[in-house]
Amino acid sequence: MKDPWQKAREDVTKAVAEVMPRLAIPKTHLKKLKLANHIEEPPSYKMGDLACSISFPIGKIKKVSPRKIAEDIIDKVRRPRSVYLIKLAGAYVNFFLKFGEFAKAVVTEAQKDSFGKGEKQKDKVMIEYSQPNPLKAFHIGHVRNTTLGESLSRIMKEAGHDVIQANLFNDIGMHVAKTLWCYKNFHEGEKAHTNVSKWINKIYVDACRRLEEDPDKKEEVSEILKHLEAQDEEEITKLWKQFRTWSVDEFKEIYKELDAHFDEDFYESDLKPRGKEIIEELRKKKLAKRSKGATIIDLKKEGLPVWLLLKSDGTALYSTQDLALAEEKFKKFKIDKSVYVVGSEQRLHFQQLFKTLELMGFKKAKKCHHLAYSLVTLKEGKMSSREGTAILYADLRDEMMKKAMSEVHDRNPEIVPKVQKELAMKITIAAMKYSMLNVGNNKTIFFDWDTALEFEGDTGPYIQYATVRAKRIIEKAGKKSSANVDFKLLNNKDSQRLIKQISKLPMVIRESAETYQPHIVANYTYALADKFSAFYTTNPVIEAETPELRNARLALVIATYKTLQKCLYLLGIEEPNRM
RNA sequence: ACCACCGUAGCCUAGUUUGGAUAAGGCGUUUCCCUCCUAAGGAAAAGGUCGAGAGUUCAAAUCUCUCCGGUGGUGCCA
Repeated sequence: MKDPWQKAREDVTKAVAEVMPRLAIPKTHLKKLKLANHIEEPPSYKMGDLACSISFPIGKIKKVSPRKIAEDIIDKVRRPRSVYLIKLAGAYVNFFLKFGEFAKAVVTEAQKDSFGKGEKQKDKVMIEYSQPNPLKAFHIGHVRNTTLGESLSRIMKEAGHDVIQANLFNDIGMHVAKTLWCYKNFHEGEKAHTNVSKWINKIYVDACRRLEEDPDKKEEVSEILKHLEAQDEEEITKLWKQFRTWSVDEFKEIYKELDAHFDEDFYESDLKPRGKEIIEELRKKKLAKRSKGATIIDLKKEGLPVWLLLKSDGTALYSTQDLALAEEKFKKFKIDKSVYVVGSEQRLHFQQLFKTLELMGFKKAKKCHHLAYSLVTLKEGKMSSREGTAILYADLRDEMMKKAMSEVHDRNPEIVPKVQKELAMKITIAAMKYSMLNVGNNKTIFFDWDTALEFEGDTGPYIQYATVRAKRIIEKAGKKSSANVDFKLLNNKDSQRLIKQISKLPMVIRESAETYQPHIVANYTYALADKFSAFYTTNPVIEAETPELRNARLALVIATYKTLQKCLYLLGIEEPNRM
């Protein structure tokens, strides 16, 4: 009974399945008819709760009109106990659920904490996400990644998986060398005034500009990188550590604001030595080889282009660390599955990585999954941190906070500024995260300020608002227990649509986790908030016409509130006390 | 050149994995609704060659092929 919607589907499917043998369908065809796929939801609630379209293919096979088959099914079908009416509509067989019973099951289940929880899975999954570059700024692309990874982690846990949340700091590499080079030569002694990463980012942008103008200087940068990797120059190492600390500390502040949590932090600089060893082993096994001074692995036989493992000066690349990281993940943490939340521009990189792991004889290579998502781009085109055109998280947050603060101030002038600010922050983060979560992973998000500052309609604050309204109704109604609820009273359109929406949560969590698509939960949540908004405007709770009606509606509001709370949690969005 | 992803109302998006009934929302536009649990809300109207064409099918936004447009990637960036 944990999943009333699933149960209703199963009841109907079973009833139709029982009729099938009596329809004299040739056995060879019978197998091809996937009955479960023909049990669907009708386009309008007026047509029923579930529909069966199996008459079409059967009609085709038997060369009889589908209408005739549907009549036949209706004639022979045994009505499940959960259904009160079976109706013919064209060639469809439509089922109407006994709504009082369905409502009782849904509202009762939805009030439990276990509602939506999947069965405990045995597998251990590591989800790696965020992966910011210390010494570069945290921009809105990182926000999309972090939001996606955090939400996916929560959804997969809810679906029953054992999840380890992991982050990888790309704390070494060309971008770091460039920044340190530029600092040493042109900015020595300067300090950040307020925002450290913004200041560091400026130096990085300056470095890129200078190197563009004077490409000969790249030699100097390359030298710094070599020393960084070898850690053989105290002064450089010290400077690097200082910058890294500044940067990482600030990222951790951002994670607090974004409510993102990691069980494990990996650092590229720790992984590189082992990565180089692995590459050396690959060379000995003749899998990898030298080419034009660099070290490569030729994947042409596997249908993939050559993959570069080490640069000709011997310094490392992403590939170097990713080989070591895969080994570390599976061996040290004994995981069964590894999900990499990384931008879709790295699709080829991960194909090459997984294929190489396979060639190395790494048994769990097939258990690696690259969860690709598209970029956040500007109208003018791709953001570039090199050119300094990226929209930084801190700037976006500040701008949204201004708007949120003025709204909060207008609506809640009586509360103290400190609380106003906390509230505005919750709304800001909700709006930001939701806008990253309600679109499919493969969809490019075109960032524009007007949309970002929108708090109405299909947005995070709208969902928060509906949640707060539900909470307030419950508070004002007092803690009356809702025992002996007459669920048949919840018989109007808005109540029924709300109940049906609630009932789908377990299915939504399953699908979202299976396909790594948090936007399924996001869209579900919006629809839930939307149906609740319609419900509460037409169904007064506290001022209900009778105590029985009040009792029934209150139970539904409690169930809705619980469900909304759970959804907000799954999206990584906080619930405000008021709005 | 090759590979991948995207193309659904003026703008943005869901629906495509698993083909089914009148293509679903948001923003914007035009109307209404605050003596009644918070108007970040609700009700309604207008707005569509689902990029184009062909094919498969009883049935195509959904599957197949071709083409067009956009984005990203294709050995020393990350």
